Amino acid sequence: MVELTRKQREIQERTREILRVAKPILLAEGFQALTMDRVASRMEYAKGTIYGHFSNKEEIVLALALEAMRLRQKLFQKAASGTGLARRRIMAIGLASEFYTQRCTEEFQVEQWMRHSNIWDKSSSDRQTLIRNCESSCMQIVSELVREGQAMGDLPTLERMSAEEMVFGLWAITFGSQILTASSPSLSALGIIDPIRSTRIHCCQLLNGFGWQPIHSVEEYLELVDEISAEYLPQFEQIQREYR
Amino acid sequence: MVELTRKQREIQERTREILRVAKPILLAEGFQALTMDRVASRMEYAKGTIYGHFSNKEEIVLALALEAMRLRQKLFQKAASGTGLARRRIMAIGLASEFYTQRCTEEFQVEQWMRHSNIWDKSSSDRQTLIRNCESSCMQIVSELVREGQAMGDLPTLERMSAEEMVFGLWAITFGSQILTASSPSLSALGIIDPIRSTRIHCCQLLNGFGWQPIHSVEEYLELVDEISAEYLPQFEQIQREYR
DNA sequence: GTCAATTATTGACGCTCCGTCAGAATTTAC
DNA sequence: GTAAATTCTGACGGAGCGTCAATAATTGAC
Repeated sequence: MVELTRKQREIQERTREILRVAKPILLAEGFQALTMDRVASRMEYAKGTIYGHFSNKEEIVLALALEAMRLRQKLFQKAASGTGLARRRIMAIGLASEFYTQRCTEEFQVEQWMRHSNIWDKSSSDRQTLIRNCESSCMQIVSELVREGQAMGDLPTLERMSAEEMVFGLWAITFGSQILTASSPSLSALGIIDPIRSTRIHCCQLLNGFGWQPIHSVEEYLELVDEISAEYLPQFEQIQREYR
Repeated sequence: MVELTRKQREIQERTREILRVAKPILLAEGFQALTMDRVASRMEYAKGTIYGHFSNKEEIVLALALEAMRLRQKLFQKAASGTGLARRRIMAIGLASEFYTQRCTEEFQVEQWMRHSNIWDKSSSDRQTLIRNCESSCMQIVSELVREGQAMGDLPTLERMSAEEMVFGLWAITFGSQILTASSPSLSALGIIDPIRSTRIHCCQLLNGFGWQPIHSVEEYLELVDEISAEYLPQFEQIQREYR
């Protein structure tokens, strides 16, 4: 387990190399342009060799997606481990998510490919499980903060409303906004000039709605977000650099 | 334009027939199972004939999606044209959206396929435009209600927050929840027992957050939603029947 | 009713990509 | 040095796409 022969290390390195080659093809030309023949010829290996690493091209996408989600997870962890009350840190997670979508565009895009049922369904369940675990781990980071808020008495425990259900709301609104922003090119033509600002406001209203103290007016909230953003941005950028 | 020869009518009818044949394949076995050869042989026509109607299989999916979205649009229109204040009717639209996802499962699923960039990008821009128009028309229905609420004085006009941006929030949360519900099979394992109820609550909190009078407590809101649901359900079902 | 022009239909064909596997090449173990 | 084990190769069969020359059906003028 610990010790690997030179050959084994070479093979492991090649797995990474395949991903390095595949990623730009996927991002620049889409999934259908990502062919095994093409990857093989770019790597100067035969197709069969590539199949030794990934049993189909969908697996490559999921492998890329897992890498991407690990980055997301790290950003979330950093945000959750910051200073201040739980509500402040949950706002930081919102910013982490924003950062991921805005500044880790490629990783965000890879995640989108992963969600395509075509691709998802053709992958091995092992890889699917890895991704699910990573996703639920991201969610748990947020749920923990919600529970912390409840424990501290800042957030009233609503009856018939679990921590997870609150997270679901935040998750849905962030996720929904991001997908809509990414997939509707003419959002500004529809009257939505600054979707990021809108999303921030909507999250604020959700948190206020839960009764999470201290309640902020939208204006206060937006200012506070900017402040928190200034605090975390360098850290997020650091994580992004380490990842590359 | 108005008068069609018998032949032209036959051809038009065949277009519909192709969609009738393609739909169950797409829904039951996915996009990759939807092959032109298969459609052709099921219809007992040659492949070339099918290509006379749709220049690739992606176009078939978009045609199906347009039909689906027209149904959604009708549901929205029905909800918007109901009785009561704008806020009540906007809640009805939420229910229309819920109905669409829950009870028009097939149409909802077709819409999901349409969003796959693989499929979207290979379709003609004409068809893309038709769909975009339908989508923005759905959105405008909601924006109108928001503006009505503002005009009536029930909904304060927040500065730097347009009607469309509010709609964006509602849209994002509904859309996000629905996608998450549809794509995360183990939502209940994550602690989200009743995503529909959660989504309703989140919408309530968003509306309250905007300051839309009358403000409802979550409990009141949920009761009211049930009441509105009872009123609209038969009408929605009627529309669904007419569509089939 | 005939026949030429027009329009519609056909399915074989060329192409691309997938995933496999028998055999060649290389590495390892002794 | 060599035999066994491992790794690598690329030709191959199969599936599906989209085309287009050939064939069939329809139309309408006489």
